[in-house]
Amino acid sequence: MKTKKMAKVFKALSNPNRLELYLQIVKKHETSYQTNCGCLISDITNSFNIGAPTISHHLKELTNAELIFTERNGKYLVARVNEEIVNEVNELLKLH
Amino acid sequence: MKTKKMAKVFKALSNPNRLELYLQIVKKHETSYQTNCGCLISDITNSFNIGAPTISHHLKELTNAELIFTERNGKYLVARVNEEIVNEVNELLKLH
DNA sequence: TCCACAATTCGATAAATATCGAAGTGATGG
DNA sequence: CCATCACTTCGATATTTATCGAATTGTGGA
Repeated sequence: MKTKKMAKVFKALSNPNRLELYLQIVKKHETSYQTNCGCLISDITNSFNIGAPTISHHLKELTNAELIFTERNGKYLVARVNEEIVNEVNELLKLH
Repeated sequence: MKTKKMAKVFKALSNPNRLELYLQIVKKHETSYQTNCGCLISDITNSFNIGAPTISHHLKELTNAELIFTERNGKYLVARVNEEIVNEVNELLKLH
């Protein structure tokens, strides 16, 4: 049961562009920790050389794997990391 | 550069059967830590309801992602976890 | 009200992948 | 040697997926 969910998380991170996207979201998430303002997707989109539809698709995959939450803020989209599931992944991969 | 390598690792873990296979190898790896005897694949194969060719394919993927090493021991195949790369993955996913 | 911008949806396509059965390889034990 | 066992290779297939361009939706500003 859990394995399937975790496999989905790994699949979400298995595409280089999507992984990079996720890492950017984490980075912004961390730098904006104080303000809790999350991460503007449009900022990120411009730094990737893939089209907006593809970004949108990748975000949906990350959301679907519950790695991130997204929220609309007027014109913009804001992404936040789901820390809980990331911790679960770390737990699964930890070697004892 | 590194992102690509890590994406490959995640891809290796993105299939439920393959993830389960990896986790079994880790488990055996840990229980046999003292003897350093690694993990016999044939033991695992029997507990999966997928064919041997598929197992073989999955092992190649795990090896290709450098998550495991395999080694022939006479008739049998032995698998070991590559702790180094697993630690790298954990480092990448760690939230600060 | 209309325009520009952010993002999504849609439809298409080329590439990758999981899985299978059949056949092949290579070691072990009789 | 020969049969068996563990595993691999091959060829095929159905499914998934990354990506694109075009069209669409929705928001805020002029």
